[in-house]
Parts: sequence; structure tokens; C-alpha cells
Amino acid sequence: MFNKLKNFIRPVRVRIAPSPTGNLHIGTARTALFNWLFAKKYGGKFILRIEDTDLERSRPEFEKDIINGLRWLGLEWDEGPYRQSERLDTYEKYLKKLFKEDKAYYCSCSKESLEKERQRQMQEGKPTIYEGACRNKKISAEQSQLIRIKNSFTEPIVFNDLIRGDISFDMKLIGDIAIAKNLRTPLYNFAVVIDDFEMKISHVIRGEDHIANTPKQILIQQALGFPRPKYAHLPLILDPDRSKMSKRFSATSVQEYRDQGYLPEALVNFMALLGWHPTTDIEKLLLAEIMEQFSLERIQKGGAVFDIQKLNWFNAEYIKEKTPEELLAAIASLFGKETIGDPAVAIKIITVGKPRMNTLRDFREIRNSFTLKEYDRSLLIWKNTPAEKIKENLLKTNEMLRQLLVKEFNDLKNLERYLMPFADSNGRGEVLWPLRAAISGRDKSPGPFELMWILGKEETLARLEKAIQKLNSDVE
RNA sequence: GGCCCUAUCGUCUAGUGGCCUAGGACGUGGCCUUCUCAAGGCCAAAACACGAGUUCGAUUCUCGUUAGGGCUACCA
Repeated sequence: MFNKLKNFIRPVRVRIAPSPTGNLHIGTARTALFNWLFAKKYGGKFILRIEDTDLERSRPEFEKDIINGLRWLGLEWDEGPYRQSERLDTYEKYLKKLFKEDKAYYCSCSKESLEKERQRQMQEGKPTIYEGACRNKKISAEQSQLIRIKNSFTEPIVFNDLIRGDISFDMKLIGDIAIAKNLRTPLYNFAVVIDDFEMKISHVIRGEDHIANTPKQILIQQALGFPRPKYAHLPLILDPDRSKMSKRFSATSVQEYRDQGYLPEALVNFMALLGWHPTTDIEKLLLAEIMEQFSLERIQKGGAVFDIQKLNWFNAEYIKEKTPEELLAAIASLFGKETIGDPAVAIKIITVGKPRMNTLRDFREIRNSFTLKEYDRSLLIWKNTPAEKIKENLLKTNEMLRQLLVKEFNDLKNLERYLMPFADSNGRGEVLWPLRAAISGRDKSPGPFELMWILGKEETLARLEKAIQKLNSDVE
């Protein structure tokens, strides 16, 4: 019984097949994520295949970026990376097989004539197809421009998409598609079909933009007698104008988000929710938790707009969960040790700044907010309190703080316990506002105790003196 | 132009014929907390594209319209 079942249920093997013609794209990363989730959920294998058949545009540094990006996101692969450029013998073998069986032929049409034909068809309102002018011409390999496959389908091809249901294509509208430039240079649709077969891919999970390629790939599969994998086409990630995500609106590469100080947990969580939804109302989920509840049935059909606000919220949430030490390490590795300065101070800044951070990059801005800028005397005045009273309170707090040991200054709780009774008896606003204003020099800032804790005794007292002088000179 | 896909709050979505007075999250607004700003807590506004069917009953099923998107390479 079990063996019988095994004949029908193939082991789950999925792949991510990026082409190294650019940095790891958000869309590719999300496709990788869904493939990874599917593989892990069903105990299958996740395979990485680099589709570098386009020699002109493929670059090793992009491959490196893709690999680093997937690792950073925590999407480790079980097999690979395979490279199509290293598999040319295999493609040639199958190309020869097609020739031998009279299923492929050389085409000598020039790029220009093909383009002209295409334009003409479009103007006449006809579908743009290659009708097979060279099909029976017996063109030699030397005269050839490219290799085409014979499409003799008269019936439509219907395939079942796991997300969208049956999709049907009229094969007469597809024509004899190009599958290779020559025996050593396969084209995308051909290389994909060969590799998916050779790598025993069970489920092809990819972006919606590949729906139109599917009948072409099935055509090649059938010519070669390959089994058909199951298909699932994911909705696209969209820009705010609902077109396919592009650089026009926002950063499109994973690298850019990492550089901007986004955490991998946040990006993974956010990307998973672009087209998929958990089974409960809890949206904040780690990779392993998403995997637990993942299923293709819960994937949306329509495209999803990339909403940076929600990404920011996720990122802020995950930042709040980290310890200051963890954040310090992440910031140091991202921007270099020199942006941090004194680690002891940096830890304090992060502790105070954490609720204000959307990204790790915000650290710099928060750190800079502690430098004292020139400010107006009126900033020190709380509501309608007389300047004399303000000065009096400032003098008193200055005096109290002066008596504290440096060690006592470094204890945030102690600082607060020490000063609060005075503030309570003289009015919190009248004491705390001028204190905070004097130390920060700004109308908006963290609380006075936090500021003093970060700046230390010496700097705090210096700033207080300065404020008192301001009040003295202008009070006359 | 042709082919294909899609359609619930501004955005991501729940919803599989009655549990819907359409639920959650982000964002937005308000209130509370409070020395300011954040953070936090509470509350609110905000959507089934339209038109025909099917049905006792449609957000949910069917058809059409409209709107959006994708593909249309010797790129992947």
C-alpha cells in the first residue's frame, strides 16, 4: 500500500532559479521564501539553481549577492548552487535528441526580419507568432541563427495551477518557439525544462509573470517525453501604482534593505504576508512559525502592493525584541566600529533610543540628537512660569547633581529616585522641563534622566551652567 | 493589437451561500499615560467595482461589463 502510494506521490523538490543579472530582488527573495517554506513544510528539498545562460548580462558578483542575500534571510538550500553555464553538455544532448527525432530545426531568419514581421502582425491585429517559415527548409548549422522546436499542437494545452486552477492556452498562438541560439547556447525556456526534469523538480513555484511561459515549457516537455511538474504561480509584488515593483518607487534589492538597517526577521515576516496570510490573527511570526502554518491554499491570487510602512512597523517590532548588545553588534557590523564611538555610551544610546528606531540606521540620527546645539532662552521656560522661578529650580537641581558621585550618575534608576522628590514638591513641569531643555537644547527629546545618564556628570553640569547663564544674562 | 491573470477598508488581508451589524494588521484620527518626544494602553473612521442571473437567501456560485496588471525576445 505504501509503495503503491509512493508511485503517485513524488518527493517534494522545489527550486529557486535566479539569473545573476542583478542583485537579489525582493520578488526573487519572496519566491525563494515560498519555495523554502513549501519544501520544509512537506519534508522536501530546496534547490538553488543559477540561470546564467545569458553570457552578456550574467556577472559573478551578482551571483555572490544572491547567495549572500538568501543566506542572510535564513533561506539555506539543500542542493546547489547548480549553474546552467556548467551544464552545457546536458542541453546539447537533448538538443541533439530533438534533431534526431525531427522535432527541432535550424532557423536562418534574421533578427530584423523577425522584428518586422512582428510589427506587421501587431498592426493587423493578429497574434504575434513565428509561423515556421524555416521549418521545412533544411538549413545547415552554419547558416543558422537559432534553433526552434516544432509545435504541432492543434489542441489547447490546459494546465492546473495550484493557486489559480485550470489555465488554458491555444497552442496555435504560440508557434515554433526558439529554444537555443546553437547547440552550446540554450535559451531560457529550454534550459528550465531540462533542468527541472534532471533535478526531479516536483513543484514549480514562481512568479505570475511566468504564466505565459508555462505552455511553452510544457510543449518542450512533451517533445522530450518528460513528466509535467505541478505549477503554482505567485501573485506579483506591486508598486503603489499597482505595476510590477521597480526601482522607480522604492529599493528593489534585498541588499539595499539590509544596508538601510532592516532585520532579516522583519523582511521575511513582511514578505511572507505579501500574498499569504496566517491561520490566526497573529501576524508577527518567525520563519519557523510561518513554515508551521504554510500552505499554498492560503496564497492570494491578486498582486500585493509593497507597503514600506508595514515593513517599518515589523522592523521596529523586531528591534524592540533585541538586547542593546545585539543591536550594537548589528550596527557595528553594518556601519563599522567608528560610527559607534565609546561602546559603553553607545549601549546607553541604544537603550534609550530603541523605542524610536525603525531601522538600525536610525542610530546615527539618535546619537546626533544628543549633541548640544545653540538654542533660545525661551526654550527653558515651562508654560507661564516666571524666569526667576525657572532659574531657581535649575540652580537647585544643579547643586543637587553636583553632590552626586560619578558612579551614582551612571545608575539611571538612582538618578530618578534622587531628583523626583524635588520635582514633585516644586512641580514636575517647572523642574523637569527646564532641566530637560537645558540638557538637550531641544523641545523634543528623551527624558531628562535618560539624557543625564547618557551624557554623564561632567557634560550635564556644563550644560546646566550654560542654561543658567542664559537666564542670567537675559533676565535684566 | 493579441493572449493570459486578477478584483473586500488608503495598504496587506479574513471570509468557501445564512454565523457579516463584513473580522484582524499597518497607516490615519482621537483619548489616556505624561515635563516634551517616542514607546505603551483604549477608542474611532474606513471596503465587498458595476449589471444581470441561480437561490428562500449572495461578499461567497454563473455570465457579462468595467477597471487594473502580466506576457507578447536570438532576457530570464
